[in-house]
Formats: sequence, structure tokens, C-alpha cells
Amino acid sequence: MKENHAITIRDIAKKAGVSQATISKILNDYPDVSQKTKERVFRIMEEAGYRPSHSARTLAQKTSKLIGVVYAGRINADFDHPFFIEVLNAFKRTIGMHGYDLLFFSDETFQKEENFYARCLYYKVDGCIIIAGEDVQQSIEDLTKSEIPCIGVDIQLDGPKSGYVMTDNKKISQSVVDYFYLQGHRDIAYIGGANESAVSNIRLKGFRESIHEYGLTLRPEWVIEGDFFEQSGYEAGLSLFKGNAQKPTAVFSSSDLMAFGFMRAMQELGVSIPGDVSLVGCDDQLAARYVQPPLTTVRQNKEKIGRLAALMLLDFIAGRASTARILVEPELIGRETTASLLL
Amino acid sequence: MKENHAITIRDIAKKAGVSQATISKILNDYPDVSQKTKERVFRIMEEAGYRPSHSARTLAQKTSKLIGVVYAGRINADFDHPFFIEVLNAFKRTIGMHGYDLLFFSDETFQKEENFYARCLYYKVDGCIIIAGEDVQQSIEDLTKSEIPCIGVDIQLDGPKSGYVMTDNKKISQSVVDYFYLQGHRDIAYIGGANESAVSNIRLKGFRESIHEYGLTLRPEWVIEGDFFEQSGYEAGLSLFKGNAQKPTAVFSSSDLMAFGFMRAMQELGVSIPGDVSLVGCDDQLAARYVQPPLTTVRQNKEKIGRLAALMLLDFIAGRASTARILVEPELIGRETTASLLL
DNA sequence: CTGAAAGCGCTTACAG
DNA sequence: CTGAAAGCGCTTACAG
Repeated sequence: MKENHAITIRDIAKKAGVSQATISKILNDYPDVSQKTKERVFRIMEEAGYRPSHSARTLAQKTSKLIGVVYAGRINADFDHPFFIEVLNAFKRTIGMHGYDLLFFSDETFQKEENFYARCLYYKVDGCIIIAGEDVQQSIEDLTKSEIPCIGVDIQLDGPKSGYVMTDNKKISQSVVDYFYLQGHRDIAYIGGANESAVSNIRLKGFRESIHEYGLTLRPEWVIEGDFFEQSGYEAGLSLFKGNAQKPTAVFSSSDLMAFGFMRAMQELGVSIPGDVSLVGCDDQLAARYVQPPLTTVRQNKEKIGRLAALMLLDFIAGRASTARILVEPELIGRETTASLLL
Repeated sequence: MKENHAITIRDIAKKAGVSQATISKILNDYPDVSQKTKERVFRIMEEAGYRPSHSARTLAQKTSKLIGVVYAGRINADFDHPFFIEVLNAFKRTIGMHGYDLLFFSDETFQKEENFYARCLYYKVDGCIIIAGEDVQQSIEDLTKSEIPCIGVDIQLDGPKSGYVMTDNKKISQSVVDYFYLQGHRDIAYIGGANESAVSNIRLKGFRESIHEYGLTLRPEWVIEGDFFEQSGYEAGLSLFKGNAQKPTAVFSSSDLMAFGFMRAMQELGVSIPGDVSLVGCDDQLAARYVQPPLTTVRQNKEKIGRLAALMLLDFIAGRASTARILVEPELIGRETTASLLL
């Protein structure tokens, strides 16, 4: 019972009077070990307080049962992005059921030139989940092009063993335009997210297309570029409603935060929501339920995205699939910032 | 350049015409290697695309440069608890600057009887951060009592190499009672969190003590037990304001979510906030700024808690300290759900 | 400043 | 059903 030397498979083998190989087989659920030996060995391991070693196992097996979590891109790049969190949460649960743990790579910025691919090799991760922020850096390129299975969330990966899952962002805009149209709105403005964001650009494109499909015209000054945060929505509101120019009757803000800012601007200007202008946000953050009036918004199915990401990655790892591109349906949540013009 | 066999230290040694030991020393920044050799070796590693192996290194060194993240307890036990996220975020940044990566243990529930301590030994983590939820399970006991350095957040750990950092929860209640008192409130009610939560109990105790210190009386029916979530705040509001019993002029809700629920109840009952009753929440969630009226609440310094946790854990690991108990000051954020009775 | 050798704790063919 | 032996890729005294 000397404590300075970890108890190894060797010690157990000796005590049980069998070979190391047998112990290893028992540990790895090989079928060809007699039940009797198995039970004896388990008892001995228990008594001795045996603990296997991940590093020894990984070194020998060349697989770590670890999934790397990579957050690509700038800003929001932290854990506190609510979308990121919820997706990852569902991902973790699913992947955990299959015996994998999650390895978070600390921000590269603090490391000397190391790239993600190198770190994946270093840890021998079995796969990676890559979640996109804005302005995705070049350094993840190596990773996605490699033989390491990768699943992207909100980022279109296409390497030999990678795929992605994201909300159908085009449909987000379409559903909002549909919704507004059915309420009688014809003058619809758009407040966009940061244009380094791929997702943001898809939404804008979808918006333009929908407007066209309905044969509506889109004034250039009704497409405003924000940055997803509150202040930019406030400023967008001012620029849309302050002057004497024609005003839209409906506004789609591609984030809830910007919608909150827009509401603040309207309040200052004495413009009533939804009396004078209807507003739809995007994200369905908790606060969307509590603003006054409660915000109509579009919700992404984060739980589903996370679960799908996990399942797809597991398929890549198992070789059951080598690629997949999945779009998940968004859902419009009607609340009280929108009103029909048709009554 | 055969791709099926990883390039090892051996290959590099051979190409450079030196021993493996020398390569290892270079990799580990030993001082006693000639600059010339160093440069040559680095060039060769670069050309060959050499990648070190974490498992081999960990096996030999018995230290992994990994920090385990353990979420103890039930519910909220997920990533989406906003407090958890922000603390962890600051923690990760700090720890990352010191070359550590984070290992998240997938929920035990899905594993067969494995406890956290076993997993820490398995991965040979250098330390752990343990974040408390409610109803902390026995299984982390082994871990905190062990020789593995542990830092607790919102949970009082005391093992040979552990400590904790949390907000001074007693002071949260004190500061709220002070604030109410100075505004002229004498009839103050309290909506508590789940009573399996240690933090929640400290807050309640602090509340009772403060009330006593001011010589005020606390009616038993003015202390209501909630569960931190919205609905329980709503119900607390109803039970406080529906009957004919005497009503408090001020309410401290120990979570923002419950405060939102309370506001909903008041709205239904036609009770004005802050006209008829003042309200203070706790957490300063994003939504607190957007409810109508904006919620006065108490903010924890999550950034500081996370940074301190990281620094303390690093000290434990380095042997510069073996224990520490730190309480961080809360901050009351005055907004518009509170009004003075003295004017 | 450099190297030979043993060892870290497992797994994997292979033989029996 | 079981075992002997080599190997995974590094580090660590120790000797020179």
C-alpha cells in the first residue's frame, strides 16, 4: 500500500496471478476472459484502489476519447454568448453518453503561435466541435482540412471529415418577411449584424430575396448595418426614424439586443411599438420576454443543433459518415411588438 | 515523410544527429543546451512537422497541465447558468495564460459509478475548479479531501489543498436591508432560493440578522421559500399581496428571475412598483435592465471571482499556498423598482 | 554541453 | 481462455 507509486495494471496482475494482458482485456471488455477470472480481478482492483491512466492508454491506443472544443473567431468568443452555451450544453450531454469528455482550448492569443490543429494532435482528440464567432481566423483552416473529424456550428466546414449544422438562416429572414407581409406591412427595414459574420450575411441575403419575391421595393437606407449589440440597434432606430424621410412600418432586427436598442430609440422619439412600427428580433434571449412590450422574435433550436452536432460527429469518428450538412428550422415566436395593419 | 507513423522525438534526434535527451531538453527549455544545437533542432522540427504528444509527456512527467472543471450538484448544473458561465470565462482566460487547458467532465449520471476523484486521477489533472449548484452530491467529497488542488466557487471546500472564493452572500442581504432602511422601509419581505442551496441559506441568515440589527420585526409569512425560478417568484408575490394580511413595503428577491415573476404578480394584482412596493432582485441578469421598470438588483463580481479562483488554484498547484478563503464584495445596482418613503 | 538507458502504464499482435 | 514481449513517445537521473 505504498502511496507514492501509483497502483498499476502490473500490480493487479501480480496479485491476481495472471498476466498484464489479461487485466487489459478485462478493462477493455474483451469477450474472451473467463467470468471467474474477471470477477476475481475486479475484486482485487477494488481492494487495491486501482485507477487506470488516461495517458498510458492514449499513448498505446492512439485515441483519447476526448473532443476538442474550438471557438473560432473574434468577440463573443467567450462562453457567455447564449447561443454558444446552449448548443454546447446539448452537445456535451449527448457526447457524454458515449463516453467522451470535452477539452476546451484556452484562447490561442496567449499561446505562442500554436494553432488549433497542432493542439488537436498534441492531445490526440478524436474529434472537434468548432463554433463560429465573427471574423473566423485562418488558423482553423488546417484543422478542418485535416483528417480529424470536425463538426461546425454556424460555420460551413468542408474538409474530408467534416460537416456542419446550423439554423436555416435564410429561412429566418423569409419567415419574418412572410409574417410582416401577412400583417399588411409593405415597408420593411432591416438591421443587420456584423458583416464579418457569415450567418449575418446569409440573413441579409435571405431578406433581400424575400422582399423581391413579394415584389416589394427595398430602400437602400432601410438596410442598416449593426454589430449585434444594443447600442447599434439604438443608433439604427435613430437613423431610421429621426429625419423626415419615409419611415418603415416594420423592422426586422437580426438580434434581440439590437431590437432592445431600437425600442429604446423609439421610446425617446415617442414612436409607439407596435402602434407606429412593428418589430421582430432574433435569438429569443431571456430578456425578450421581459421587455415592454414583449418582443416578437425568432428562436433557433439550440438543443437540436447541439444534439445533431454530437451525433454527426460521432458518426464521423466511427466512420459511418464522412460529411453532412444540416439546416435546422427556425421558429418565429409571436409576442407583442408586432401588429397587423389590416384590421 | 510517411504519414502513418507520427514523427517522434527519435526521428528528430536522428536527423539532427543528437540524442533524444537533448531534444527533450530543448522542448522543455532546459538551459544547458548550446544555442547552435537549439536552432538547428528547431529548424528540423519545423521541416519535419514534428508534433509533441501530450500523453507521452503526461505519462513520463505525471502532470498533465490540465484543469478539471466540475459542476457539483443538481439543476442549473448546466452551462447555461449565467453566473457559472461568466465566472468560468474569467477563470479560463487567466488559467490559459499559464498554459493550462480545461477539461470538462461530462455528467456523471451517464457514467457507471465513476466519481470525480477517479476521473481526476485518470486524467492526472493538476487541479480542479468545483462550481456549486444545489444539493451538492457526496461524490465530490473524495475529490476535495484528496491531495489534488481544488478551488471551490460558491462552495466551501476544506481539504488539505483546497479553498474557495465566493461573493460575501451575507453582505448581499445586509446591503439590501441597509438600502431599504435608508429609504424608510420598515416592512421588508424576503423571497429565498432553493433551501438545498448553501448560498441561499447564507443569504437568508444574513437577511434575518440585518433585520434584527435594525430592531425590525420579521413576520414569518414574509419569508417565502422559492426555487430561484420565475414561477416561484410569481407565487410568492401572490401569497404576499393577495389576502387581507398586512403587506410589506419592500421585497428582496434573492434572484432576478423570481423578481420578474413577482413583478408579473403585482401587475395582475394592480400593485404598483415602486409606488406600492419596492423590489430588489439579485444577479443582475441582462433582462434586469430591460424589464419595466428596470430592476434594482445586486451584482456579483463574476470576473473577479473567476480570476481569483484561477490565481488561487495556481498557487495551490505551485505549492505557494495550500488554502484560502476569499469573500468578494457584492454591489447593489440602483434602478427603478425602488423608491424612498421619506419624501 | 551531450548521451545511453531505464521507465512512465498501458495495449496489441502473436503464440499457445 | 491466457501470457511473453515489444511498443506507444516522451522524461529523468546519471555518467561523462
